[in-house]
Amino acid sequence: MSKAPPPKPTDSELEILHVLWQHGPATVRAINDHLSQRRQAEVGYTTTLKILQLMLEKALVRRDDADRSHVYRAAVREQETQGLLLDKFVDATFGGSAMKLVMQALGSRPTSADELAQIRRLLNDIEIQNSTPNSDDDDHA
Amino acid sequence: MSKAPPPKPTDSELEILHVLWQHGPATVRAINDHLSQRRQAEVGYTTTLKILQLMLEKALVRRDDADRSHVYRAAVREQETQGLLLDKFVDATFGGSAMKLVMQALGSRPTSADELAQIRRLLNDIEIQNSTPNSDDDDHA
DNA sequence: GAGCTTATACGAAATATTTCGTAGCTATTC
DNA sequence: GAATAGCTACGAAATATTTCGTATAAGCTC
Repeated sequence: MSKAPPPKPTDSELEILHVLWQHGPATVRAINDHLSQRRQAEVGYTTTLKILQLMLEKALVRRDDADRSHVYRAAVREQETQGLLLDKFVDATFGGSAMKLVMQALGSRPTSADELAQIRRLLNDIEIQNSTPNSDDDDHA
Repeated sequence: MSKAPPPKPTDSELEILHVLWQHGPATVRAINDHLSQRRQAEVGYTTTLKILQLMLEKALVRRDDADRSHVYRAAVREQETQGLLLDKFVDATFGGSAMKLVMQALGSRPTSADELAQIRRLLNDIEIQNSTPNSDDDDHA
């Protein structure tokens, strides 16, 4: 066990991660431009820089400082991070019941037939996996 | 048009709301006891009191101060509050896609056959509602 | 009614997060 | 090589949240 899991990103950090996940490695300048677009207002350049520096300490990003303009890239995977945040959120908001959350998410918002079908497929997959005793499956979570 | 929606509760506030939703109206003392149990550590009495006072200002709770020990009760509904928080969370974490969230919630955690069945029932209900033009439905949110 | 217990109110310290100003370095341009 | 433009580092103000200490009042017991 050599890896300490990176901590839960804050809201701002998450926003930056979204940019990195979506567009790949980028300079502070580029990231800052994206952020300024996402929000309606201009974001201070040094603000973005500072957050990236903090994220570097937390090991949420890595950077290549070979060139004068450092290039940052996400050091955590999108799915894993979302899963981590989801866990916390389910605990805090739905008392740990992921079911409740799913019901709420599906029940209280419009969901297209297409999306419903997609979920059905997922349910089928899960049930198949559940019923299969477990062959030597190579694709661990 | 007369009601300004109560603001998003903070984590601590949400924890208190859970207690109130679960146990109904209660005194500060009782709420504090529940909180101390939920967490592993003792929570300062005045800490709980203070948060409740702030929640009162935000209209997240109401209180009956007829007796010396004031009795607090939730002023926001569990489902509505969870829905509100869910919206914010979906935006921040899944870029607004509730589908992604559901897939993640179902895909990356063990889900029992029973729960899966429950979701299927929900899907059926939703599809029926989608196809039904819309009768006079009496159960408004 | 003095003393103890239990309340509430309130200010403010402690902590976490976000934001930005300023200093200083490096490359480029003339 | 001086001026300029763009970059990083860093301290610290601004904001939000959590926590608690202290003052003070109300009720209870003897």
